[in-house]
Amino acid sequence: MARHDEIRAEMMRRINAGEWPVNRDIPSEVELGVEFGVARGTIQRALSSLVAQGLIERRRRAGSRVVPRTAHASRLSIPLIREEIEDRGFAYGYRLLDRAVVGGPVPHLRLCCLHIADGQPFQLERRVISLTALPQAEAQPFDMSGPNEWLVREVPASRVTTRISAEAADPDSAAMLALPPGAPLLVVARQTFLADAPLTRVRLLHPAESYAVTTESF
Amino acid sequence: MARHDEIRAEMMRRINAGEWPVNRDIPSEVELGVEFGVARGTIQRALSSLVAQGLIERRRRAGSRVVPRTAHASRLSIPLIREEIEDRGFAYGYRLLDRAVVGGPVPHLRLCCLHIADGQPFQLERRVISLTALPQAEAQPFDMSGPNEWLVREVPASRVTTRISAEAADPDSAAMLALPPGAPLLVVARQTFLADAPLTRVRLLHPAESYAVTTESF
DNA sequence: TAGTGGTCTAGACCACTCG
DNA sequence: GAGTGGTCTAGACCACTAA
Repeated sequence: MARHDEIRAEMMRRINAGEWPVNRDIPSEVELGVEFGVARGTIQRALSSLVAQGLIERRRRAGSRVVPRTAHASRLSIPLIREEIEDRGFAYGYRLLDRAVVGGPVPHLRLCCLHIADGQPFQLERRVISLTALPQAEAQPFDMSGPNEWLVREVPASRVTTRISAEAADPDSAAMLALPPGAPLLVVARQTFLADAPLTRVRLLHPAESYAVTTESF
Repeated sequence: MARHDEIRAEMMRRINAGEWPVNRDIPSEVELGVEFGVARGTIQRALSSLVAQGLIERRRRAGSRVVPRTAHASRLSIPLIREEIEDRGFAYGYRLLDRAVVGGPVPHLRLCCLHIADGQPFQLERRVISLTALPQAEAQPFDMSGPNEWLVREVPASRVTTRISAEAADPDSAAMLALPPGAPLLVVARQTFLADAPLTRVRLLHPAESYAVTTESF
């Protein structure tokens, strides 16, 4: 364990124990350096990671303060569906249900795919790929494997937005997922951009009982 | 903009543009330091933040590699419900529906609260608070404001796990949320620990159409 | 204006692991 | 054994802002 990690741990202990109360100034970098017997850079590193965790705020000249614990931020990771299924020990299956090129002013490729775990529908993927940004997508059949794997391999992305919500299954989607209409779905909607140009937009629909997004902090 | 930020931006550009292909070694810190005309520490700092973003992996002696874009990690933040509602321009309301102390080997406080936006049920909060870890919770009525605000003010946490899922509303919850039974709900389940001791566990139930969790990366 | 944090440097030592 | 990343230091300069 690095020294700055030990120092950060001790700082977190002080915050949690109330020795560094909320909204009160904590000692300056120089003072902390003397106390812990390390260079200022090491203190800076420990404090920076506390800032990244959202535990403290720092302003030049004004000093550092413990932030009230309003929101809590944590890391969210959504893996590839094939790995997700195989990690659970299920056999992965894939079917392309629909593929259409839509012309007009903003031509795009519309796909509807089903990802299957041990024969059970696991995820319905409704995707739109911009043919302006990714004309090479039109040449891909996507009949044997999902567009996600191709996109990951082929296309870099600079920005991704994700929205997680619940919905009642519309009759169409319900049929594809072998669920009764109105069944609850967990929906992950994602948009991907490269330098502000939209690349692809996808809605991933999961039967409620089979999927959840988890995250852990600190 | 700091030099290490510029360098990190340039590195991200190279990764996205494919100039640093996936699974190939990228130049060493020393080489990059020469190229960018900065000290090794500055390169180290830029590369470290790429590691934190999950874009590259580094191993001593083995060098640094661009990680295949399988999963994508981003920051998830779940705000306080009162702010969530007021940010949308709604009037916030609160009602305590149930409060019970449960004895036994692991005594705890069980709460059921309703958070209201403009008169409409917005979130049903089902919470359990450990009276072993937080005996002072028993003295709190929680009749005027939710336990979340008290916990945030009073109690530090060291670890938080979150699980987001969809569910069909059970008859009990449906009634409290003024929904038909079986209606789709977005459920955020959170557990909070202090040094591995469980503090509180909560299930936040939202009508599907009124709530979603969003996140943005990079 | 003085004190604080933000950054960068040049150098050093260590831990790891590949050949 | 040698080359890589991980860490720490002592010092420096700058940007910001409260007094």
